[in-house]
Amino acid sequence: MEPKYQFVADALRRDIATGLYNDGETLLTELELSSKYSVSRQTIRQAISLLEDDGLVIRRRGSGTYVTHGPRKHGGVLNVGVITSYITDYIFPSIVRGIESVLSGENCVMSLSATYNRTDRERALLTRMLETSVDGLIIEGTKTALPNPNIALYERLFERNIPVVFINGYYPQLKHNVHVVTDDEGGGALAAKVLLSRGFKRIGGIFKSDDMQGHLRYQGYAAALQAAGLPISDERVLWFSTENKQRFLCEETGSHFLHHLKENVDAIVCYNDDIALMLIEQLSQLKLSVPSDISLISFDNSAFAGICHPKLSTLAHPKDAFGQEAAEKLLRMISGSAEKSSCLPWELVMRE
Amino acid sequence: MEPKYQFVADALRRDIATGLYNDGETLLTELELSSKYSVSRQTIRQAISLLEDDGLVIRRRGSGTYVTHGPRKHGGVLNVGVITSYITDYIFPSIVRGIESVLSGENCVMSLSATYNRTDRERALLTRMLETSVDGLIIEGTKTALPNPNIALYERLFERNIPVVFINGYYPQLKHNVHVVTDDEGGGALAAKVLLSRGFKRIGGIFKSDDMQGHLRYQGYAAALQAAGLPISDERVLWFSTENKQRFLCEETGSHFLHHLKENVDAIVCYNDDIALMLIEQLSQLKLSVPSDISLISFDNSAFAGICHPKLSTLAHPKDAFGQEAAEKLLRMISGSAEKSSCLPWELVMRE
DNA sequence: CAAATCAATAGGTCCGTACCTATTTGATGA
DNA sequence: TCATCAAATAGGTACGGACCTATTGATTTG
Repeated sequence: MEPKYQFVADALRRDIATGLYNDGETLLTELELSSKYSVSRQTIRQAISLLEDDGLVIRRRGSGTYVTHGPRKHGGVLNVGVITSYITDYIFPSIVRGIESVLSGENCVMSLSATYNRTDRERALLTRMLETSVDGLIIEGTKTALPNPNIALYERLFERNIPVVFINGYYPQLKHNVHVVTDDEGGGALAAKVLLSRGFKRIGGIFKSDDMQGHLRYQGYAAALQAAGLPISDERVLWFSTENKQRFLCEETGSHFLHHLKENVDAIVCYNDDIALMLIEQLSQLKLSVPSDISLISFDNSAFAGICHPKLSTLAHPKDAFGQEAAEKLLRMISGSAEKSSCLPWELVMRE
Repeated sequence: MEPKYQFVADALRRDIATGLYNDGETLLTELELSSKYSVSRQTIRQAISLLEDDGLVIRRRGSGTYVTHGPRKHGGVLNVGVITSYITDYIFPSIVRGIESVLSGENCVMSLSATYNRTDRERALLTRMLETSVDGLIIEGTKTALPNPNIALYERLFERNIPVVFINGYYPQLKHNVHVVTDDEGGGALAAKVLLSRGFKRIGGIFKSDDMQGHLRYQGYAAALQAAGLPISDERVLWFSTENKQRFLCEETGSHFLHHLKENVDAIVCYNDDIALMLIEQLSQLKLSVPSDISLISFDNSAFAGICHPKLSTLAHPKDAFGQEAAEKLLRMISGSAEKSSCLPWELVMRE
């Protein structure tokens, strides 16, 4: 059975969340609450302590207990957390730079962390964020295409009215999921159409199975093929995940895919530049060359895409602008604005 | 007057810090403490609650209250905070990559933040770290050559036995200041000696006034000149700070320095590559060219040093290795090892 | 009208008691 | 020897009372 102080705390929490107390209004006094809930004043104090720990209220002796749902709790400095899958790799430095360029101008401190796309690290980081009085979060969802064990932690964030902006991937099952994403479905379709317009008919794809970007890009790819009246063959599609990314091309399924590539496929939509590079590497071992034997198109336009050999044709991720958009949206949400999600378009960069 | 529960909490905190309770030993029971300090059990409980909030102890019903001073509080994941002056600029991405390469292998989550070399942000970040149960910190000191208003916060970290590794700059007034730094004094001397060996006699310098690196580099520079039997002229030395870095060369003192450069100085030791680049820019406006009119040597070997024009001669900062050293040291400290500070040498990179 | 004063109010500290529940431990018995 | 059970132990919840102190607003006073 739930202890009384828990019950009272939850009731108060609910009242605060439903906006019963506007602005910096004061709570009922301890004595009033004591009689309202028919418990002793000590029990009420214990309940309010919980809210205080969560940063929901502050108590002022002689004055009252005030509801705080406003930012800037730490001497006028805003606390913002940023959680992405990686920090120093791939396109993430650019995204972070975009976020930082916005936040550093405001009176903000930013805390940056990486999940490495692991839910256990996501859990540790969310727990840590819940311990602190953070004013807002920018989060890249972890394995958004799989059931997520940390949904309850996200809900606790929302209970505390902490604004969260998701980037790249989000959790559709959440009530609040303001996000800034790229148009992955449209991008998948665009990539396929580019290859179709070059006259290719047998178009394969490599997609990521554990995040929503992979699913959506596949969806767009499949829709574009269907729209062109072409069949979708499972043999032309290869799926990989975070865990087997480094070696899926060498495992049996991947190896089979590679060895029958020439018979099945003329062109491939690659999940991202990283995968495209790995694929080129493997193809060269099979004496297949890009683009003469197989054509590729990929996503992200990472730093390597323009300097590797051959240079990759790729859909360019907005990167800096993407981070800025997310940061600006978060700042507006912290200021109380109700924000809609953004979906940024890809830009086609044709190379070899 | 201090409330009793505060007094008791402080006493217990002291006992824990002095190692009275080894390992995961249990505290005296609440009733025993109650009689020991002659206060009621409720007051003892209030005191222990404070320790619990600080993560110093955990209570287990039916068993006892255990002293926890051990890491891995969050489901086996280590929490490490990294606080540097900048993240995405200059040599910091390299340092961060070095740190990350070590920590990501361990079962760690890392939280990365920037102070922009401002003590108010340092304060906000330290406060936030104190709120969380962080297992260790890597911190670049903020304005280490000036009195620091956040010393008390550092002492609170040490009271909780949270290991801290300082990088680049530290606070000498602190009891604990394990640090990983470059040999700034030796570097200053080396830079001056390189110029001396080229036959220059009138060697100037530009140094940072608000961090210890600037003071030490100046000290080495001055010592090298004295050792060579040369006078140290204040007119050949220019100081700048975080705040006026962007414009100190344009302000009156800097402008005066520049306009009388040719009469006073043959060569200059620059605080870092950034400053060297700014200086070259200003010199070119005065129709002075590097290295034909003035020779420069600087510090850090940042990414720009090798690709700007003219390419800079510079003392190379160990960067990646530096970050790795700091991270490895921190991990050892978290495991209970008593670590000494490290002072890494500079490597001379002669260019134009 | 402004300053000083006072009383009511609200939270903060402290105590003692009572009873609940998880853990530990040692005695008991199969 | 091992499983079981019960008592002792330690923290958890809850109450009521007493008094302290900062805040606030109304009242009095100059």
